[in-house]
Amino acid sequence: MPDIDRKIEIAKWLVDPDKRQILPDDLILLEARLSDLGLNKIYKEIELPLIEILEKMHKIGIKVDVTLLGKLSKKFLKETSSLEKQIYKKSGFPPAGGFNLNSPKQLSEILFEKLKISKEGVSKTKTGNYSTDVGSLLTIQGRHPIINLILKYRKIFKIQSTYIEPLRKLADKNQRVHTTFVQTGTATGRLSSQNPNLQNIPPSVRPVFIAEKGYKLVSFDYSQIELRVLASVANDKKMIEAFQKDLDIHKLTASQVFNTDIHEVTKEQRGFAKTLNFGVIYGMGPVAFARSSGLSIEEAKKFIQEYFSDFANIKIWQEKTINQARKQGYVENLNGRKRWLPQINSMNNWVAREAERVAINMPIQGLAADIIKLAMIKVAKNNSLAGGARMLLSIHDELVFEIDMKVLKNKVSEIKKIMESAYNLKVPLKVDVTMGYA
DNA sequence: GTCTACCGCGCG
DNA sequence: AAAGCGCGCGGTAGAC
Repeated sequence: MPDIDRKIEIAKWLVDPDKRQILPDDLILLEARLSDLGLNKIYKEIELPLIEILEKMHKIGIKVDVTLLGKLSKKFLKETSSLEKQIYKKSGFPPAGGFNLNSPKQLSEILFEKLKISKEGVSKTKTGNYSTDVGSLLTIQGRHPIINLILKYRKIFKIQSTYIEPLRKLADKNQRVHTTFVQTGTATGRLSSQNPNLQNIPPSVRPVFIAEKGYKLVSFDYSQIELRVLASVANDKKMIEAFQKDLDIHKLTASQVFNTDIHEVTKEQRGFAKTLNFGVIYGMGPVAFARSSGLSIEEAKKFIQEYFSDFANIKIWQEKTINQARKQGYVENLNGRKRWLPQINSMNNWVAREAERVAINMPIQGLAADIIKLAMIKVAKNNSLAGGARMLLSIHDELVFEIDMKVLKNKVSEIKKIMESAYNLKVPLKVDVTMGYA
């Protein structure tokens, strides 16, 4: 039986996932609120069953190759210290220690005051300093040889300090790390992962995750789950058809907005279309689209317009969703999962626009989250796990299992099938299987 | 010493 | 000023 405090925590979170309201610690009262808000089904059929599943995943953990971690640590340490030396030399501040390379504030001073690199095209931070983020460094890359070294240094230092060292530290005697999946940590219904966060492991670090002897790691990825949800929820004919035919959705989008045959779509066109597709889910405007695609704002505007005239129902759905949010003060996904948006009627235009973007994103992200949670519950229920398969990680659109090689084939097809039938949309759900944690 | 805000960046 | 959603975390800097 789940702990009562955990139930209270979940109930409060379902009532107000942004945790802005002060709610009673009384489960009876909270459960009444859940009923009033139509959240009973999610509470009983998704969140409560998930408690023990997440607990089990935490206990099992995932194995890391500690020897490999040690080797990588040594290698990266060498590389960062070499880069460090070169950077200090070029900065005119040798020896090391002249300034702190990991301080954006100090680095900015060195680059723009001491070395007098032109600030043209460099954005500013919240506190008014010149930014040293990747984007800014890339725009000034050709202006001084030190920039390339800094970019390299940043990359390696990040891997070392955020992934390699913490994984070494957190591995237990069986070389396994035990992340905590936080059930009430997001405003959309997703899970989060902490201590360590195993939902943001970059590809270069993934090889350190391994299976126990006689087992294999297997990843099951939902293909384009958010776009499938969008197509289905917005009831967009063209997009639904594309998924029913299992077309390359970004290519199809490109063929629509560029008015060309789907077979003639160039790589570049597909790239624009991909940005557009994801941008639509996030409520991206012309400015952001221009910035991330390199188009002018005018061109970006035209493409967005073209997109919405090709996929007309998406625009209609977005407007309907925003209007409902204005009237009701909240948005909800198909399962009734809710998010309150008190700011949506703000007199401050920027604040209201921000709430509008949240309004059109939550029903999509939140339904995708429900789908993978339902899949987890069904897999667990089906006793798939009993005979040599363990669910280890849940990474938004992906589940990672550790499976006994003796039963590998059967388990893989079984799990894939369960995931693909976890929820009925107007389009099929598709799962890609990869051996290892790719 | 502990805290918080900020910067920056990894992932879906 | 910002100008695309959702997270967690390591580092610095300043307050206490």
